[in-house]
Amino acid sequence: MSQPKSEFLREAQARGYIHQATDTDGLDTVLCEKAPVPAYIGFDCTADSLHVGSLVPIMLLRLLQQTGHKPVVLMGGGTTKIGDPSGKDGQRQLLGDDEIQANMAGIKAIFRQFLTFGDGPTDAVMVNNDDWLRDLNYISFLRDYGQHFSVNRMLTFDSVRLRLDREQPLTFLEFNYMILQAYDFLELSRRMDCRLQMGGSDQWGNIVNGVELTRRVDGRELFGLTTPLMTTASGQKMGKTHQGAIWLNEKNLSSYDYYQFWRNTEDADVGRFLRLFTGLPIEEIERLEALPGAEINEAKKVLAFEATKLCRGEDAAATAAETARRVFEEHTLGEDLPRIAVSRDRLAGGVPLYELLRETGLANTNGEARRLIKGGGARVNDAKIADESAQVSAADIGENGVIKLSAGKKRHALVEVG
RNA sequence: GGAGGGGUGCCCGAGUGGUUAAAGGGGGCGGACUGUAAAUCCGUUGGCUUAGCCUACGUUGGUUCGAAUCCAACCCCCUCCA
Repeated sequence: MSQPKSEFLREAQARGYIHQATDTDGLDTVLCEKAPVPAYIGFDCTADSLHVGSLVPIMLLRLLQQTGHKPVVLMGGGTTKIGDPSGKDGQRQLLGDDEIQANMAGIKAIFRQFLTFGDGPTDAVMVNNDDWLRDLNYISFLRDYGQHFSVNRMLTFDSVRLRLDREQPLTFLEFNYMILQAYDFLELSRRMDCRLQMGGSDQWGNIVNGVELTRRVDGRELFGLTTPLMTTASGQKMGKTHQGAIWLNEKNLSSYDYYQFWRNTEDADVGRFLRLFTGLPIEEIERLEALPGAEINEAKKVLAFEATKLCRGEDAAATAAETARRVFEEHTLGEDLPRIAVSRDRLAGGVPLYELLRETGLANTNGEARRLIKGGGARVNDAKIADESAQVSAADIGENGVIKLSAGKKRHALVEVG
């Protein structure tokens, strides 16, 4: 692709957001000619939050808005009732309306951090495909659109082919998913002149279907663009860690943990992540990623701060950064550490360490806590405890009024009397 | 409807009457080494009131001193035939 003229494509390309696109030159022309071009990305409502796996598309919508276009967030309220077969071996559990509704509310809160919503020309809007899918009439839908889908062709798409190749079941219900997603694109093109659909690389087939359907039905040229699959430099899928997924919302993952996730980025990923997950200028990123040896840690701090700022706000990012600094550089306490309260009475009688480890979330079960102690990873006020049945009592309260518990070198929690 | 194959711990996958809470790998957690990195090495990885007890190999019953392993019925999945 030659150097794009539109700011959006130029930045997206420079920052590594683009994996594939249908007609880059055509899209470039459209983006230059018409001021705000509406573009959308669809999101499932299968959980009440999104995790970092969805962050690349979200950042792409953000970039779209910053370069003068209009982001459309499509909530898959309707398609979630069916389940996208892409990248899955088995049929998904189907969700009910109430659950989908609740999940949608949680996801909306996340988008408000990254995008500016409103009624202005470049303000983001959120739509729900249940609004137009719910009342579709089966016969008329088949007659109007079914003729444009070739089953022969559908069978060649990865989402379907992989299932069939692996001899995994694929129901007719799921097989219809791509038709409905294609129809979404047509619908958004008609409703709000949406010209571009973006998504993860696994959405390529679904996106292309929408482009083709609209060309056949309305004779209108639409565009598709996918983002690369995110893995770490060492080949791991991004976003999984000890406590599970890296959630974007505060309720599922504290800002401190979110900050730490980015702080612990592999060396080889720092530059790539700075481009994708922060809004810093490219020149600044080039300087940071070139830092030699251990100095790369400075770049990781910038990455962690900026990424946390975008997702959780500047205050949360500053607090998380300060907590991390105190914990790791001064070996003291930070206010962002998870904490629990234990009554003075209970503490007076002595409480088994393993119970406290579990209650603070440093271990999931008492057994796991015991193993942690046995394995030499548990500490009370920075002193290693090797006795599995050790008790913690009021005598362990430090001068700052709390007891510091640690699981390994990186995970800490505070117990306070209350 | 008929014939065959299969359902094992977070995932993959061994195991076909006893020392099997179940090989091996992945993933997770902890330790060593480091730079809060990667790679590597070591340990650990069902639960609990942890020298003991409880729950577990699709479900329910049965045989047996003893079953993930044998039998029966049922549920679900895959392949081929109709």
